[in-house]
Amino acid sequence: MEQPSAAIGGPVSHAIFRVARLHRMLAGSLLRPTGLYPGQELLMMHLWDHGPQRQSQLVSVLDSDAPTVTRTVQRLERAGFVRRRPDPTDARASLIEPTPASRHLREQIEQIWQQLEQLTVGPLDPADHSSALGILEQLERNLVTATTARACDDEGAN
Amino acid sequence: MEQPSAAIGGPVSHAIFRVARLHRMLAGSLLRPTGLYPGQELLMMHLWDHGPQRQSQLVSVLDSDAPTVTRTVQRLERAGFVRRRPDPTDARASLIEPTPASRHLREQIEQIWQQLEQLTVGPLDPADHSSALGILEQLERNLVTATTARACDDEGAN
DNA sequence: GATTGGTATATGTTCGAACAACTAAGATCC
DNA sequence: GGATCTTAGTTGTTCGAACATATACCAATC
Repeated sequence: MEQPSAAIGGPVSHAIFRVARLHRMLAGSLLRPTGLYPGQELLMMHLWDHGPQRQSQLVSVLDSDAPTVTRTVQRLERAGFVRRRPDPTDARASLIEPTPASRHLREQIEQIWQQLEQLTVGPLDPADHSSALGILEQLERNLVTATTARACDDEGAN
Repeated sequence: MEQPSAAIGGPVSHAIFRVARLHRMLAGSLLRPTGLYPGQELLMMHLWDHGPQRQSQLVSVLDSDAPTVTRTVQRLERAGFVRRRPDPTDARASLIEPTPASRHLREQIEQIWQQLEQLTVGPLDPADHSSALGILEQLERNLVTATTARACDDEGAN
């Protein structure tokens, strides 16, 4: 495959794109036997760690948006991994909790995360490993800055 | 936001996930004024660079899959950026070409890519910049290795 | 020259992600 | 106590991505 011009215009952007795609594919493929789709495991893990949650809490913790969480919860509910209970203190809200049946999943998920991490990091020596993490965190900070800057611009424009 | 246990189980994986999400969001937000959605610009850019293409060629170049390209082309066609012409040498295939009207997009896209790259890389000095690229390429190699290894496993299992 | 295999593209489905619009329930203030 | 604002969730839509199938068409073999 020849060098696409995307790589010329933005080598880092293009690399992020490809790494993310491969990583998501690999995660999906590792997760497949459990019946979960990528993204659902984050929600489950948070429920296991922190107990019953409101959807709004899940939205802020997962840094997702309300419609996505609504449907993810619906799918997990249909799959039997999650259950809803009315919030006694607020009739608008419901509490999402993992079902007893889902306990079995937890160790699978943890093992998959370990495996995914190891496959991703591969044969990197510890120095490269920590510099990889540092670079990614720097990129994240840059992107957060850029995103919030754009959000403010938009506000000003409106 | 407290540290989610995803970060404990797989810090690099989790960082990739977040960086990719922010990057995709930023790309989408930059692309919005043009009417394109993230992904479509890669296809257009390839058409501009290499002229009329079969979908199958686009599939291999973009490293995507056939159904995705089919629908992306359909949407770009509906939006008026792309046009199909029967391949004179093979009645099964059609050639996808950018419309004259789309020429106007090209410089916008190139500018957006530059902007995206700059926002992503941010204030990194050249040394960090090239090490970032190196790290991402290493991660990509690891993921490709892991993915193809798993593909072979699956074949063996079937 | 009809069957078989491979290629080109399309469709239907499932997901996650983002946006807009909506309902319902709480909270506040006059 | 009634109008208004906010918050919690839902639904509908559009998109990209991946998977399984289906429908053409070409090509080579028997």
